[in-house]
Amino acid sequence: MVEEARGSAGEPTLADVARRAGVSVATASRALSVRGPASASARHRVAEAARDLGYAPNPVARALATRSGTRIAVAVGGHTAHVLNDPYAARVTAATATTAAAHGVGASLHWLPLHDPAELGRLAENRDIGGIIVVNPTPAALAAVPRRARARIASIGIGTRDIPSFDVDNATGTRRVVEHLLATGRRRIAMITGPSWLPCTDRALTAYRRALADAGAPPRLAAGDFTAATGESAAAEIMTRWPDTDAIFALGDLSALGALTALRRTGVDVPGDVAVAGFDDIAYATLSRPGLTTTTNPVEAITTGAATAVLDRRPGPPQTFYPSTLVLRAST
Amino acid sequence: MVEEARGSAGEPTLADVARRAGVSVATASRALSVRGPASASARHRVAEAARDLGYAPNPVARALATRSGTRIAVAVGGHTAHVLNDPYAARVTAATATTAAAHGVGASLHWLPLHDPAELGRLAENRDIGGIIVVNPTPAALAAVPRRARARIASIGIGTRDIPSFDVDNATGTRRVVEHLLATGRRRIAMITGPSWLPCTDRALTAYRRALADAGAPPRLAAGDFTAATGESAAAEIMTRWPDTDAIFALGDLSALGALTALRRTGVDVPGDVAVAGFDDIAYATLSRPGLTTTTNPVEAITTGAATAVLDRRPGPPQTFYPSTLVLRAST
DNA sequence: ATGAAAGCGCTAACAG
DNA sequence: CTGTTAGCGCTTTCAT
Repeated sequence: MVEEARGSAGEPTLADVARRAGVSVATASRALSVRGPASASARHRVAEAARDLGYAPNPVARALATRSGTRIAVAVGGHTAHVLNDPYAARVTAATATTAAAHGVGASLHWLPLHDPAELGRLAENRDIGGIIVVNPTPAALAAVPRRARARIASIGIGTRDIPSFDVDNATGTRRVVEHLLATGRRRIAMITGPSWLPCTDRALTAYRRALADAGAPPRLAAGDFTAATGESAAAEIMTRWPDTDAIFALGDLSALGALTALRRTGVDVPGDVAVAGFDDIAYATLSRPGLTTTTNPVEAITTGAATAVLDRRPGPPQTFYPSTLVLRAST
Repeated sequence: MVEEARGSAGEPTLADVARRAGVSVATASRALSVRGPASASARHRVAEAARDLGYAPNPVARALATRSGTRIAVAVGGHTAHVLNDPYAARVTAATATTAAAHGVGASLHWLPLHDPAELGRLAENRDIGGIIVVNPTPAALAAVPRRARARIASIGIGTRDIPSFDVDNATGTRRVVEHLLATGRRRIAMITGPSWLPCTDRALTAYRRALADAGAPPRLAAGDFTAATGESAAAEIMTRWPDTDAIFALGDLSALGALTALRRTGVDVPGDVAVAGFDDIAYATLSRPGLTTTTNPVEAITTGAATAVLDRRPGPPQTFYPSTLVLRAST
């Protein structure tokens, strides 16, 4: 049974804890925050009093006193504000909001216009923002962040020396997909890329080029932007330009599904004539006909890592890559 | 060019504005918040000073002073914590986080265990939570919220007298789908329902029953839970139990897509033998073969409405229904 | 190691 | 209508 410490209603405050422990609020504060100096006995009594009272620190008061901000901003790069409705951005936001909840803070979602790199810097200056998770940033946007604000940012995408990056290991993921295609006898393997402005897709592109070079096959590239629509047109373009193509790898499942649509329309059999593989393993990859071979993108784990790093302010490695797992289905 | 008001760095505070306008901070506060009493001239000078200084109120300080909380919690009902990774919950969270950003606050995401209805009440008591958007609540959960906390809650799903509800008009949506099926000659129309514990699906169920009764046709029901897997098994069950079924309407596109899979596997032609329709108009509805006839669910608009109501504390109607639009594709 | 006191920036009584 | 005075709950110098 939780005892009431104050005459009136309301949650117990640090003052209640201090009173019950027989110390000052200052000591109670220091004892509770592991950092400050405090005697073992004080620590013990304060901890006990806090437990008895069911005390939970007020994040708002703490944020005001430390100017640490009370929310973590998710900033998503893109050409239009439409990125705010993007399923990928939604997954990142939900995972951030879950991690944030455990820290007593919230998450807010912002569009980072590609044409205005300074916007990220402005967000970083905001007093009530405690940290930022930037999704799909450009080098220009990262460069616009003032030095002193960089400690509070983590990137899902490319990073810098002082802005840590958390991302799927799309190089290895891509390599495994291409190797799987090669192992199943494909040799004329085309790739539908991601948006050209998105630097973190370069790693996948390089991996594709290298894997093909190792096998002595020339690259066949068509530009995509992760959407089904461009996947469709890119696949059509590929089959026109290189009619003997026997496999298409799309960076992004939606584009791969678009490619599937284009191939079906022109009477190309999948996987008989052409194998198709994607990237991300979205829910629909298992529902399409044929089921889509793809490689996973652990977005929730990546986001949790980035959010935790920002919230705990703990310095970590400049780059953290999360493994991507190949998922074989009927399309290859 | 923005002038610096303080000697040191840092954003301008209300004190800076007051000083520049030649009034006290109290007056400045009242002038800025439209509510309090203030003379027109004071209002004007304060507004001007604020503009000159580029002043933006500090939401954290305001939240501390008014105990209004600094984040809005999205609480999603479900059997397991897995709901935190649900695409629907993610959309709601992202839309909430977008609306919250405009108010200088954040959003946090929480699981509301079905077996512990009191959890919603606990969330509502939380000091640093300014408002709650509860998704898919049960009557028991809503009943567990203390009276005084109800003004800060909006529901996406069922509501109560004092907890406003924002939801898609699934009754009209369902009726339109069934009427469309009837109009295209279907008479033996089955329905795959949502989870039985989810009360807001009752409206759709009733609409289905009524539309069928009006046409003199008996209902054919199979239980689903919005997933593709149960859609698949429910469709199989339907075709076994009522082999002459000529249409299946699933409450939820994923279930409809699952039904599509089940029918294809057993050699049933869609839409030749059986028409299939869903609900929600998710992205995959346009990607499947055949494309899925469905009716829209404007989740972002609904969420924005709910979030705005909570953040502005403005009393509104107990129920707000958002229209659902029929989208015809090849599956019917 | 500890306590007293001064804020963090804003709002809300309470007089005038 | 306006200024003065207290807080909101916590952190953080600065003495002791």
